[in-house]
Amino acid sequence: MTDKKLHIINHAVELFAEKGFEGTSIRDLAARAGVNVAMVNYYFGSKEKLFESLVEERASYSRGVLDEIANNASYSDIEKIEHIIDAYINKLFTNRKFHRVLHQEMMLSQRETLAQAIVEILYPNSLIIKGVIEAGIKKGVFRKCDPPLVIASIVGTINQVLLSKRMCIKLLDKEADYVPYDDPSFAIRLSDHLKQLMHAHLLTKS
Amino acid sequence: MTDKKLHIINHAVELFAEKGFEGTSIRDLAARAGVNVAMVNYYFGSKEKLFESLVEERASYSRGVLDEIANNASYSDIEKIEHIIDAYINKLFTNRKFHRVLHQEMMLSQRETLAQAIVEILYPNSLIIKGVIEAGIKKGVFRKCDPPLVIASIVGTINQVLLSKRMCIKLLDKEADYVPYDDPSFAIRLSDHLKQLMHAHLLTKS
DNA sequence: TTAAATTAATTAAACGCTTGTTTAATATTA
DNA sequence: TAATATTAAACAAGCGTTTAATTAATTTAA
Repeated sequence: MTDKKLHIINHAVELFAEKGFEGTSIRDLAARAGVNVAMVNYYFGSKEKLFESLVEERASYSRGVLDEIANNASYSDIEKIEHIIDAYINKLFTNRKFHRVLHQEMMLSQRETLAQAIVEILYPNSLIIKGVIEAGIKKGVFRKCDPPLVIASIVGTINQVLLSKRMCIKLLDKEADYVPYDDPSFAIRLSDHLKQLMHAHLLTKS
Repeated sequence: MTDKKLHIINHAVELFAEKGFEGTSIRDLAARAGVNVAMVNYYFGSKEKLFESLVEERASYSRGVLDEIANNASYSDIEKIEHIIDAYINKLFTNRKFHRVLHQEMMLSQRETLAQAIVEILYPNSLIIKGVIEAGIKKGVFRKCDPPLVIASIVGTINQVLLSKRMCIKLLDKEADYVPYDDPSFAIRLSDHLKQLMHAHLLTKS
């Protein structure tokens, strides 16, 4: 991927996150990126292919970290969950604009194949968490719970505060100019909450 | 609100949920609703005002039920939480297309005043839940937790399985033609999960 | 090393099409 | 008869995309 293509993609992520795919015009994007309107089609072929390139280029942001945690034998099962929570929060906060774009697209029923591709990007993360939970249940360390819905709770909680800044601020009772995603203490607060939630829900009383 | 306006709004909700606001053209909508393209502007003035009318008309779907539960003296605090979970699942499942439209709009940074209005629609629900949780903490019935994030977990879990059918199916490991929202047993499963989650998280060990 | 030849990058302008909206004529209802 | 509802057609503006001309960069050859 050339520098120029990356430059366009980086601005595209921002605009798509703000206005959505249909809501962003190529002229908007070209202006924001400081390039001629024709450059998008010159480099990517079409607006839709630009979007696909964007997803492809950024998709790799997810690999590796969760896997390492899940396979680290020195961690107990609950420690794995805790580290996964931290890694996931960190990952989503860092890539929150791209994450927003993925969710917008996943919610819609247009461009079916692309929506399917996005699910395939996000699903492996769920699968890793699922594996850890099921292993814990099997050993009797975790209570008998509903692994897919436990994942929904972890991911859903993060998404709930990540996807709508406005709602997040209102919920936390903060002033309008507060940016929760720039505040490290908020990430810690979220992490603490999720860890306590999972401790209480997963661990068998002993 | 006349029958004709409601007829148009009902079809608009469906299309907006599928394709988003920008992705839906008035010609699409007119065709789906079986009316002339000019009727939308005749009745609503503009596409954007149609959207506002839609939000206004459907916004009332949320009032009342949660309030009644929160104020019902015959319920214990944890019972209130349980009933709120059921009421909320029922409400969101029943109005899931409208709920999807709200979330799409809330994620974007266009039409700021409308996005703000949507937050004001959804926030009262959170406020009611918050009140119940804080009351429970004060009495010592509930553990000291983080009420705003507890709400994020409840609402976020439901949204996670509600807003992307594709992801939900993948997570549950179901076949592609499965429609979780038409399956009463799934609503029960989700309810059970959330109740167990909140039991474990909120209740003090005694 | 320099000049020509070739390829790549960039531009402003235009293309055809779709968009939301309006108009002016017609049909329906009160 | 007067107000309301409905229609097909047209409107200007914006859309994604293409074109053809120009500039910049790179390669080739002497």
